[in-house]
Amino acid sequence: MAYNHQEIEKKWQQYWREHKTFKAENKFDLPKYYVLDMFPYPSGAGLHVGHPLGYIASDIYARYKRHQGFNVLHPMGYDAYGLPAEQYAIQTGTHPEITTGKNIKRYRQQLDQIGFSFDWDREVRTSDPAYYKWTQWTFIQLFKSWYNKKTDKAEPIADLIKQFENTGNAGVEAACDEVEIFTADQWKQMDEKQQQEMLMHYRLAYLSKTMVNWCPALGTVLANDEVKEGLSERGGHPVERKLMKQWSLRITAYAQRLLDGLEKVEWPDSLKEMQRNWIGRSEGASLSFQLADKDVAPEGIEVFTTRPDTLFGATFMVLAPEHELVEKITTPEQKEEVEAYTLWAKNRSERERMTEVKTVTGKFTGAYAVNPLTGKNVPIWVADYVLSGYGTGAIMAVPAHDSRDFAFARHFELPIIQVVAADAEGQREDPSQWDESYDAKEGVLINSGFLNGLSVKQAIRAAIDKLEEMKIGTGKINYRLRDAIFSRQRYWGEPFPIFYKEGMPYPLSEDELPLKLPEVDKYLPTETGEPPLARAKNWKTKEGYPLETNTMPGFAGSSAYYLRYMDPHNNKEYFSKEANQYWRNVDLYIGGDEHAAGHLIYSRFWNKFLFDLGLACEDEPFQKLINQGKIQGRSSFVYRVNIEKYAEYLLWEKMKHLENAKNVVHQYKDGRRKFDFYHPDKELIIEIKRRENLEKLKPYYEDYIKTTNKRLILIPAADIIENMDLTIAEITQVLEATDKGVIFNWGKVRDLKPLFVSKNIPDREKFSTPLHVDINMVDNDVLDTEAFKKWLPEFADAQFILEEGKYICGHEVEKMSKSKHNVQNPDDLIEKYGADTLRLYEMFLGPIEQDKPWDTKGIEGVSRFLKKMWRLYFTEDNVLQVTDEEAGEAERKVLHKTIKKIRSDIERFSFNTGVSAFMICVNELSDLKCHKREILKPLTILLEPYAPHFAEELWQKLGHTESISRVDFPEYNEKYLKEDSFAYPVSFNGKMRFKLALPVNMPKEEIEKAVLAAEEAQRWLEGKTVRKIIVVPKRIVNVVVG
RNA sequence: GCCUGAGUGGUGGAAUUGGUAGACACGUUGGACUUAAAAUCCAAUGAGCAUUGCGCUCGUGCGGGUUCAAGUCCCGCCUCAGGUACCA
Repeated sequence: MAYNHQEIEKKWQQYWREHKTFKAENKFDLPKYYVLDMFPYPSGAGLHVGHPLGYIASDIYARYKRHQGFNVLHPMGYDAYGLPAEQYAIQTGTHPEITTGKNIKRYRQQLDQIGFSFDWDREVRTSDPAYYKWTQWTFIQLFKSWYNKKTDKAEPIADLIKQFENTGNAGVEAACDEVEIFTADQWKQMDEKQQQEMLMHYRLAYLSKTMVNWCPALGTVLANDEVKEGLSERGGHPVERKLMKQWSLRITAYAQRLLDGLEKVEWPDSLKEMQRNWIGRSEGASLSFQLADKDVAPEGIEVFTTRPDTLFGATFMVLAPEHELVEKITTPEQKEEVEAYTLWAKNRSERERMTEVKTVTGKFTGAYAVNPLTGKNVPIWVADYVLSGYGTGAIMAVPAHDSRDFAFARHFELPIIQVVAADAEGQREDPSQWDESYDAKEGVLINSGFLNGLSVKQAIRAAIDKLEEMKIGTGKINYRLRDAIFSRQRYWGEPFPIFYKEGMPYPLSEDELPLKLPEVDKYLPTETGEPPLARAKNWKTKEGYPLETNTMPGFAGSSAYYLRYMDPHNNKEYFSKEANQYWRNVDLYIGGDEHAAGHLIYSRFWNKFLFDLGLACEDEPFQKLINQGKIQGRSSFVYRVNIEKYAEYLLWEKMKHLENAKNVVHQYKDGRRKFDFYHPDKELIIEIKRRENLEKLKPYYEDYIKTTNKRLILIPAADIIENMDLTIAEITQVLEATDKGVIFNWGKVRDLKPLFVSKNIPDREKFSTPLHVDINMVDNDVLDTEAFKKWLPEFADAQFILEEGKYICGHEVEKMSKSKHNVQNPDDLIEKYGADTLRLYEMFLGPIEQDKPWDTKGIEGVSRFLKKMWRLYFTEDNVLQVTDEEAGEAERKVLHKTIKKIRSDIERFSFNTGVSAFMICVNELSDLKCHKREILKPLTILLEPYAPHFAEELWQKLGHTESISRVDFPEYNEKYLKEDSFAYPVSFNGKMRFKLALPVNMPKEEIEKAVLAAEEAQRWLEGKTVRKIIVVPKRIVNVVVG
């Protein structure tokens, strides 16, 4: 009995708490380091082993940085608003705050058990009024700001108003909705409401009627990143498009800066790429097509294209079904068809549209536009492959060079003109023979008037120049990114600090914040379909103006929490300037990549806005980011025997064995009827059934037999399984006899207990189905059959077909989930092995950024390692045996090699190899029987980031009275690592044959000689010529012979 | 379809710049200690061949290539995972 983890861990957790060991002071003279985890949503299920993975990694890094003298900010908090608590409230009436509070308590308990070095004094909760006051405050700032493209930043709306008053909006370059030009006088003549409406088109937080993702099941609107494949991310409910008046954030104003910022952060490439795709920048031109009949729509049709070079090949146009011109331009003859089509298209759900990507639909409007370069009339179609939300909702179709346009043209027999050819010869092909479009981004223009002979790149430039000259178009950059829909028709979220006066929204004054979430009688929409907040009594301002009833979405509170941690108790401002100047931004951020298109974009946007306001001093919030991989579950399976199939299988095997099989048809079919066996000579059908089915099916068989001359014997499955020989005898008897009809002996029917077959029993898959079994009853794939019987009442009298006396389970790697019975919660493991072992093991599993399956069986290895390390310090009787004797060369080499390795592994976030290095070190020190302070003291510090309780205890036992947490990290000394000789692997023609120890500083020529002279070399040299010798010092010798 | 990333023993994984493939650990097998079990310790453990010893051959998803030397670099595929999807 040596290392008592339970006692030690409790002791040090208490010490840290009492001494506030990990409190990060705003001590501005020390170098800072900010390590952050993505804060969790506290769900009711608590933590499973996957959650702490990233926290352990960041904790190791944070502790390592403290050892290097950094003032480390390593906070934790809770993303406390969320749908599950609200859904629970709807079902049970329990206030979400109560549920959330309970869950947070459990999370805290679990987190504390693992020994994280969080500064809990800085905890934030997004649902805490003291916190969301600043979420609301930021919203007001967004509301009061507009984006000036000239200065490329957000500016106060008050300044914009001044400009309107002085010069109107003509000179304003803003990221805004489409607005008409007005003069200063016109502005002044507008009434208050008109002015407010105009300003709404400019605000960064604005109210507008837009197409939103409406999820009827959740009763709320969702942002684009909350919708996955047409279903809600939470719950997987269908989502439909709906026009609604909603708050949005003008994140599109920041699209370019969000893209550019990616260049200067150290994030995984895949994540940056995901954000780039999400932002979706494309360069091209916007131009307008005039209608052939100008009177119908004098403004023409504006389109965006990335390929203005192909304009000569634009043979038709397509409008989205929602496009406002559709109704206007459709000719009377086409009206009926087009109306029917647009109605149909608008009512299709997102999901339908997605699953039917390949089907081509559309209608001709009857109208024509004029191709501005060719002057030819091109027909205007309406089709749902053009999206109203992207570009202008209208396109010029170039079927020869765009696959979708091509498919459309083929389907509706529209003309296809090739305008780009592969080579300079301008090779012409006949597009009518093509199977697909030629989507080339390189090539030479043909059939294109003044563009002929130019490369694609040159032609794009030339075409834009021409359009600008003709004043019908201009070069333009378009983004896929949409403004973020910010309203939720939900209770459990931040209330908007907004009230309405004559239908127009106004912000509350800042001294009225926080606007607290009111009590409601039910967490459901009102009878008239208004959000739950409409149920609150007196939900209005002091003056009696009604307050906004929507609440903010989940990402509101998480968008700037990292800033609040810098100064979490400040009730005068978001955070103080000094605190922000000092902590600046997050140096290391660890979390899952599921937030790539959500939180990680929103918070970058939010931060950039605060940067523009002069509040945040860094314009990128997260300097380095690591995505920790997911820990997948390792499910175990038992194989439940299908009694009928099994009996049938046994009987067939027996028949084959008795060589009766050739007389019998297995799985006999007569029309649509199927039978287990048929003996054609004797016209006997053999059917095997379970007890329940015997009764049910007997009349059915009798019916069948009546119409044929066949006989049928019904055999209870249990008979075969329990007494095969008797059954065979019975069948043989019936075969020889001449009984007619259905032969069946009721007297013998018995019940069979549930039966399970071990994994490697031959043909198991033929007669059994896998069933998830709780992984806690399985050890090393062996099922604890007694525990299994107790698991569920229906298995109480289960029986097993074993192999070598054991029941072996199958396994599969899947998502960790309750329903798969493969959830591993950390509490049990901590109880059994301790937090330090759990920490080491989670790191030991594999690279931090990789997904990996959880399997408890390896945990013994790290547990043994800690025990083995303990024995370097203590005797069998737990007496300290550390000596002050001077360490030998070998011991020093082990230590310094380990210091070097551990340092470099932590710095490159390779925590799994770090754990291996500790194991190697302890194995080697054990072999050397090393108990020397000179070695063990630095080793203790080295281990502290990984196994802090263990290290603290050893540190104290070594005679120290202060915590180990801020002791200098050991440095390695090259001089102990120097080797006099190196064992050269000697290869012949690239194959390693033997090793030869040679002095490190031996010159190449001498190494060659020594190798050729070596005894082991002779058999490889025999009868061969040495053609070349490659010597890489301290690496390898390769002899080329031939 | 497009964009990322990954494929190495029975398992998790290591090999950092092209230089001894399989570190470390689990599991398995054998042994020691023990009345017994647990714990601990020792040995073996990629596959195949040969086992009288030396050993030999193959081997990092598949097929080619570059190189004295390829898990690592290049070309072409296959499979899996994640993201995204009429984005003009």
